[in-house]
Amino acid sequence: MTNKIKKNDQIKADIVKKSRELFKRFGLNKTTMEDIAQTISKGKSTLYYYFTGKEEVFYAVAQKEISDTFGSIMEEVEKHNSAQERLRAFFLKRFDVLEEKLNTYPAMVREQKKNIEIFHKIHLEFSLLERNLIKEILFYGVKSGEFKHISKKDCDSLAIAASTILNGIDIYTFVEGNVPPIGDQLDILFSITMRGIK
Amino acid sequence: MTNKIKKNDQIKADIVKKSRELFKRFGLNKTTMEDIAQTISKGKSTLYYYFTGKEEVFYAVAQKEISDTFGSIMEEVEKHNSAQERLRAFFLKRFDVLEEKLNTYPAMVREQKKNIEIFHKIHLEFSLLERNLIKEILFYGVKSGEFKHISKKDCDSLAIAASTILNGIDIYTFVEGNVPPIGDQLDILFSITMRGIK
DNA sequence: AGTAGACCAAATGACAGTTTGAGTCGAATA
DNA sequence: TATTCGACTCAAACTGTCATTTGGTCTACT
Repeated sequence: MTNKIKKNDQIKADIVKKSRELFKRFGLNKTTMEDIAQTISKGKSTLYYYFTGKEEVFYAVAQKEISDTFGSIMEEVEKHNSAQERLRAFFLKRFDVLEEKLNTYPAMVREQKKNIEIFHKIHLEFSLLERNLIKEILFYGVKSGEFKHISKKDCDSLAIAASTILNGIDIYTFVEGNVPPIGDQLDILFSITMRGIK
Repeated sequence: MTNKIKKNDQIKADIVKKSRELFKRFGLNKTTMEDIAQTISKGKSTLYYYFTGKEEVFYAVAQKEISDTFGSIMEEVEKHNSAQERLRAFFLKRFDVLEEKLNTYPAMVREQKKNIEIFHKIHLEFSLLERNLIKEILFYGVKSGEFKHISKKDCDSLAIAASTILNGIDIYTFVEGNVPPIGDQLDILFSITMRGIK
């Protein structure tokens, strides 16, 4: 039983892994189910045994991408103890990751106009995770007495504001094809915000 | 002499005015030079006596739109005396205006993907004006001693950061077709920033 | 349970013919 | 000389058609 489930999951994971490579290289539209089937050395219809369709394969890949990415951000955040340093680490890593994704999926960026809805849905998922993380960090800072000038209630609003701004920056990045030149200003912006909430 | 120049300018202004109406209704692509010519009751080729082409007509319209819009923002800003209140007025008005434009030019929003380059160029012009205004307000606050925690040098970086963020929000707005739900958070965000720089 | 090959409908791409619309030019007007 | 216009050009956009591709289904084999 568990063996079979494991094998099933393994094949699924393999499909996801191989698909991810294809998506990186050729983007969503130009990667066909046939292509995917070939790289896993199976028939095309086999794919439909494991996934309901191309979109589900893509979602699976995206899910993995989201959890990997979010994981790497979390990892970076958890290296630090104070809320301030956590927040700082978050923003720095966040911008790094954005640039990295831009370079990893050039084909996707090019066709982003074609599949806006899908990208949206994916992005929204990430956005919610992120918003929650920001809220948690702020909350942690309030509880520990580190952030004296904001209340627990504010954390929510602030997290929404921050994630919305990041959202805008993400869209900017994918439309323009490059990360906005805000990196240099990040430090001063951050120190001002810190003085505002500490 | 002056008479002729005046008449010339008057006709140009008329073309711009009528074109603006057409652009509002039908967008850039679906408004033809023939359409414009008809509304000013002249032949199509007459338009080419006053403008080098459709794009120049559009730029003229956009210029007027920029100066009107920026003017209305300035007007709002100058109602207040302190740098803090000016900055606040700027952001509030800025979001108002964004939503207003979104509703005034629905056809443009729909075709925005088709003419990204042009919209870009226009937006960039506005962006520079805006960035300068922000810088001026900050500068004014530093000089008057109102903003104690930032230096003159910082004003530039901060203005860049702010206008980049607004930029992201603009693109978000036009891609999504609605102003991001950040309005409610604007107050708290603003008060934090204020505490950070005052 | 897992795989494959034949099959279908819908999307995609290529192509030819047609229309539209931006921009030019020389002549007419005043 | 300053404006205006009708007639023209030509490239891009649109239309309709046909062949190909491709996502997805079905049946049967092991």
